[in-house]
Amino acid sequence: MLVNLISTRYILTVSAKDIYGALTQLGAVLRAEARIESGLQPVQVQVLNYLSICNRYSDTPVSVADYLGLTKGTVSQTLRVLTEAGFVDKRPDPHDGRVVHLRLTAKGKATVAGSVPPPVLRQAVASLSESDQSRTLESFRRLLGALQQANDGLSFGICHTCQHFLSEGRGRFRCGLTEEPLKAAESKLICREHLT
Amino acid sequence: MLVNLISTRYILTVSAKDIYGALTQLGAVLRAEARIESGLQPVQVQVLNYLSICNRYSDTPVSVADYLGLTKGTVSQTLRVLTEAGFVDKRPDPHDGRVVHLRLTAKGKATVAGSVPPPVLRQAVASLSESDQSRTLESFRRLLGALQQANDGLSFGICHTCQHFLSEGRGRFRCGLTEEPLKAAESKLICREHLT
DNA sequence: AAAGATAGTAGCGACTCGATACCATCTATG
DNA sequence: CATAGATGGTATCGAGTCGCTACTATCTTT
Repeated sequence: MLVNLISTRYILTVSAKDIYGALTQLGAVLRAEARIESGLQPVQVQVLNYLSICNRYSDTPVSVADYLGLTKGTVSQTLRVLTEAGFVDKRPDPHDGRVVHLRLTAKGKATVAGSVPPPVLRQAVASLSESDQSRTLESFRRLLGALQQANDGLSFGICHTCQHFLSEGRGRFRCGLTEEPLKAAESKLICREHLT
Repeated sequence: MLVNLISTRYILTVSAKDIYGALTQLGAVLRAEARIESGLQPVQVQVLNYLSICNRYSDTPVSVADYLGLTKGTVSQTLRVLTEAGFVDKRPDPHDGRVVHLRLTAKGKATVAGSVPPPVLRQAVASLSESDQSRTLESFRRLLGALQQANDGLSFGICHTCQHFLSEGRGRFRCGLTEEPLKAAESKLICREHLT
């Protein structure tokens, strides 16, 4: 492949720039695609996607802001638009008066199912070999992990890979942080409190 | 790692969505970082970065638009802002009256050198092992290639990996498409006419 | 009970972005 | 060699993003 044509020394010198370039292009294509596919703004699509993969501790405006690297003010506006357009609804937290929980409406769920990730990405991923697929995902996760560590951000990992995750046998799970029991389906979602 | 904890079947089912999520987060972190680092808009940084890695056949507004997946109208505005702020200047093409060539000013070059790719990415990349670095880059390129093919976009590959690239010995190179001679330094830049 | 942290919103200004419309120049086709 | 179409670029408009500052409400700590 391309990389083999260039000397190892050259690779080392430019790889951060190369990776940045590749990411820029990847992001650009996906952003444009998401917009066309759904008729929504890229950020709006990302918010809907996040709400489809986060657990009940992470379905709040601040979590969205942390996940997407935006300020809560910005996210608040985007959520207003999405709420008014009927993709999302809000309900107050019963235990904490400051907190609002976000939920996808039927319309929101349908949009996520139909256009996120953009079909062109599904197609591109499908065209890779099985081993390339998992290698790619692993590369992405590893880079993301390094980036989050350097940036001391939250990891938003999958619940059942968390330090707080407790398996109590017979298909019963519990979160050691909140002490609450967890359903099996919940344990596959991402959590803002995730501890690696 | 994470992927090994999950059954192969599960991976196959969700990988496109997982990859989309990872890309979303990666993009978000880098966008935010680029903004902070340079004081510019993320897109503006991407434009400056592109102009620092493209060859003389690709330093035009349409090329920028194609690379970033934006319309030429949008790019035209962004370029106006960057030009007024002194990061870029424009000069007409001597052979084609429609075409404008873009160049980074000294100020533009300094900005690119100082903040792109964002230091946090350089750091993250550096924290990976050598083999992880090239594996990551290869994964990105492969996915990008699949994406571009599915989207029939331009590849923007590196000049000396192009079908049109001709080596005439004694360090002399030529582009078979334009018939023009190429300097060694030029052959390391990306080109909008790149043919894989 | 007071001070501070946290969750969320409101308004402002700069900028992005696609869409449409438009002009200038180059290139094919007859 | 004229003219139709393709291509490169700009201008204008409206919806939306986005950080910023300022603000309220609620929870937590001390």
